[in-house]
Amino acid sequence: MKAAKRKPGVGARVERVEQREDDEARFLERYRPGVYPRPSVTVDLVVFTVLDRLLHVLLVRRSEHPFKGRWALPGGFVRVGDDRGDQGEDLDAAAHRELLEETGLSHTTSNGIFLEQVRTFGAPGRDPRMRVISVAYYALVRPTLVPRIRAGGDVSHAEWFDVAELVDPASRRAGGTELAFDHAVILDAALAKMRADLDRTAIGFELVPETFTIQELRAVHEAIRGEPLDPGNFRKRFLRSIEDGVIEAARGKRPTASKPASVYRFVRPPRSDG
Amino acid sequence: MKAAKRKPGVGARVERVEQREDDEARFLERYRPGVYPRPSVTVDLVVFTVLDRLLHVLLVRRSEHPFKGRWALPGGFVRVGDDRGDQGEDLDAAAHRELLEETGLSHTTSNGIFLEQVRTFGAPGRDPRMRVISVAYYALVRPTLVPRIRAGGDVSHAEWFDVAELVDPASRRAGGTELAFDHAVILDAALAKMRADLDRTAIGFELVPETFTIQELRAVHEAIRGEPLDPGNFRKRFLRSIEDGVIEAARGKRPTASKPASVYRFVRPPRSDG
DNA sequence: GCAAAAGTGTTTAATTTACACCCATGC
DNA sequence: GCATGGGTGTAAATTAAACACTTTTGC
Repeated sequence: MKAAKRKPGVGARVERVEQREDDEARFLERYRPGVYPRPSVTVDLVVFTVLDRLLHVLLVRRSEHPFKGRWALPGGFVRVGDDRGDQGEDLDAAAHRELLEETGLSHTTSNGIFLEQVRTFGAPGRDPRMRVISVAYYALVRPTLVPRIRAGGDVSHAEWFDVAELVDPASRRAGGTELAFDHAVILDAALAKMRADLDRTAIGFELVPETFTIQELRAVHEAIRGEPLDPGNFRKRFLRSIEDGVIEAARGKRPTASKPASVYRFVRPPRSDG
Repeated sequence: MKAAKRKPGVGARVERVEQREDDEARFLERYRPGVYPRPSVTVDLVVFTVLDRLLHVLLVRRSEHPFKGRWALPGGFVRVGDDRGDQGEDLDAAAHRELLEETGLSHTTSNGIFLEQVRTFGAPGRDPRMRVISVAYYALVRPTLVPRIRAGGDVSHAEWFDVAELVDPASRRAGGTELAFDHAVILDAALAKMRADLDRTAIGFELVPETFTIQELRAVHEAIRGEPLDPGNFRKRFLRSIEDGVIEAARGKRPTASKPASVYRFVRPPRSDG
């Protein structure tokens, strides 16, 4: 902070601000948090990927009560700290950490994974043990990383599930995959938000390798929307985004069952932080 | 629950489920929550209305440290209960309650007010006293209710602010309305979400009287988007939604400076609960 | 050569945008 | 009468949808 030369008006203003800050510092010094009950806060992750041209979600089998044996979304408690001094970790950081812990991915790898907040769920009784408020995120994991995912920590098993099957109420019951807690609701909300984000933002590129062909990108869009798209029209819409500087042609060709396809690269936006 | 006739397969299944539920009941009986630190959780409200054809937001002046004297979003703690037995109130309910407490509106009135969750903010240090995680909502208040709003509770004053001025960084500093905490960020997020919702959902009708003219509805859209709209085109887009059953013609005419205008009514959707 | 998918082009419909103009009313 | 805003119509521009066709490769 610059020490302002004391012009009369400005000086008065500065003194007032210093006064206020002094007051506040004294207040905080003496402040002791009350003993009102507080909720536990968790992050729950809806981790998506595309396998076999179908949208999949990562679930973990619960090894403990409640809902022991049921499939659930990975997640865990937000680190909070002790109020004074360190206040703990940010929500986004908690989501990243949980992703890392539950998938076994390395820190640098999991930090490159796209994460977006969905909504916060806090109905009383959603966890029978105690009041738990859960901030839901969805994550997009490139299929190339999937083989490196192993369930870690306190979950006995993690598995990818076809989202279409999981969301269909009939096969949900038949397959015995009724999710724990209110996780079916959270999954629905995450799916809706992700689909809405698909044609507003650039999230499609998060599910495709570093360089990709148009048809690979189209396969991702088809998996997310759950319906086929016209190859020609998709290509045109896509090529427009070259002019917008969103993507650029990359070197090389990708061999296919027929004619080799051109590959492209997503141009990461210059990190404006928002 | 129906007592199933005991076919062999089903019987085995039922026994297994009963076993699981017994286990879980015993587990919950014995369960004691750990002593890990928990955050405080609040709801913050971004209450919008349209006054003088301009979008306004309700702010309260803080009467206590921290940020004493600064303007802030109304809000308060979520009631949590004691874990066992009553777990407290839902997040939406907390938002409604705070709206009621901070505006002095009646219970029935404030229950008719549109509320939508924006996002949850939980960066460490956003409240210097302790770790506070805040679930942000935006609310839409019909201008007809505005005169009945009085600041209640522990705030010394509440006031409507022109959003355009408030968001503009220059006039924000000049006017001395730098908001407390991270409330400027929350306001921005709420504004963005509300604008996005405007042409996806029917929120426009929430800021207009029970019956309204097309131009009144257009004024609301113009206030939210911050730019004028073509009257003819807006009318056509609007009239299409009559065929969709979203609105219907109401009785009577509204006198204007010139030709009296037809009035319409928003047909509330049949409450599908979501 | 043939299948298969890449890549291009064309036609039509639907939607958006801009703007001209008539009409009923208060003053 | 005439200013004002309600209400209607039309033409151009843009975007979306449907689909035919040509090209290049592997086998």
